[in-house]
Amino acid sequence: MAKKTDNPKMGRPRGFDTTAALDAAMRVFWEKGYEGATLTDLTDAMRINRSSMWAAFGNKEELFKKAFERYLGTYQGYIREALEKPTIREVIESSLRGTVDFLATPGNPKGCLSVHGALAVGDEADPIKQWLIQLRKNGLSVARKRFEQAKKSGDLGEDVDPVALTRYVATLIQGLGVQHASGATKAELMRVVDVALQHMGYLDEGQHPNHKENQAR
Amino acid sequence: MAKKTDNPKMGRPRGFDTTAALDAAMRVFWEKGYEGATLTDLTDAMRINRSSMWAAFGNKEELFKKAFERYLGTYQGYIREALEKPTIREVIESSLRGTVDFLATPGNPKGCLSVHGALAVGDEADPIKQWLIQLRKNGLSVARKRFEQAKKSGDLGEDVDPVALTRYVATLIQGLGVQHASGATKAELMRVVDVALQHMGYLDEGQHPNHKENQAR
DNA sequence: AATAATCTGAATCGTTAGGTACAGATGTCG
DNA sequence: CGACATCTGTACCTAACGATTCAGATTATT
Repeated sequence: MAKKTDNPKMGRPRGFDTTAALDAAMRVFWEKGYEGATLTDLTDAMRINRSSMWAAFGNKEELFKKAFERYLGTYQGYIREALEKPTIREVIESSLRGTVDFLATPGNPKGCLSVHGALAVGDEADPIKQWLIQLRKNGLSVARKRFEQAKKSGDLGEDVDPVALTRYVATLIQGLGVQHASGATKAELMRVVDVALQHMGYLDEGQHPNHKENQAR
Repeated sequence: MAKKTDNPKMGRPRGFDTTAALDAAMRVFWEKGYEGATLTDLTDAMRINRSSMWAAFGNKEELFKKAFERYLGTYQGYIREALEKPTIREVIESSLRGTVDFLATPGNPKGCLSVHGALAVGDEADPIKQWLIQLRKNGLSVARKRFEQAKKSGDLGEDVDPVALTRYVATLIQGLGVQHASGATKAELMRVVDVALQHMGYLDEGQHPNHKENQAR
């Protein structure tokens, strides 16, 4: 039976801050991945009892999803901001440099939760892996719209494939996360971004590097 | 006591092919990652008994390391070959296209074992994670030597930073692995490589895109 | 103050993990 | 042939996993 009351104000109120607890869980998942993070790891970090976690968040899977949503809200705002920049050149530069700033923020775990959360996992964690894949696809889709709009508005040259360019930038961003997790410093990551941006100098001119008589700078 | 004999030919010979078993283990680790791969998963795939595995390979950690070495020998030859190409342009094109071919080979698990094996893991698998990080660093170091040599020989322009360029290519390669694991098709991956190579057209000219009067093609 | 609802902490569940022990099977070599 | 080293399969060990129960503490409403 265990029927729920209509009045949620009744009874003993929660003794901990749910968002603070979610933040703590998020960091553990970020460091150890979904299946590497033990319930004990999580509750220790959240400074919460096992059953309190259970009552507040459901189970490990639900906890991860909620922590991930908080991660998106807290840490991935720079991507949304980057996509709103007026020119595609600024969109790319802002998202790449933003990624490096984000990754190298002192105190942040290595890499990004979207990739590190569940890249290759056992059967039990497969639903979470699939869920993350879908979210990454959605993110790519949002970015692609911005690039396609730039193509229509003439911000991107005639011979530029906006879909491929979107995925190229996404590939770089995800690669930066792996590099970071492999021990690259902020300066080294930023040098990678410099190289990528130098290569894309043609965006400033609205011309393609393979065009004849393309003058850069 | 259990002293070992001097003659390894004595006693009952092994009833299975060790390299075939290693191949099977490699694939399981590749699909599920180090901590996602269960001993039962492994021995089932290897068609071997638990104690046979134990006797032949030591423990899970040793099995992974041996499987990974086999992986390097079997699947990462294209990187070595790419680094031997005469020009740096060919080195880059060959390693990027080789990566796509490798990733999209039918029957291969998603991504690459070096990254997918243990990116973010729990405490117990941390030694393997560190081991893989070190191997990735070593690989980067080998590639860097090739790029620095190209700089000295004049194959790379004066204003190109060979160290940064090396890491840029590595970032792309690892990003391609993540993209593949996120569901990108071979064609989509190859389009990303096309974009990257178009950006690097300056390599054919020995000039930098930010140079004045740089004429591409 | 009495009541009802909720939270908290410890104890416990069944399952599975990696790792072993041991008896019997199977082959090699003197 | 016969002794012996090594492999194979079953059964089992301990520890840790995620998940759950339940008595008691705590607090808002009545």
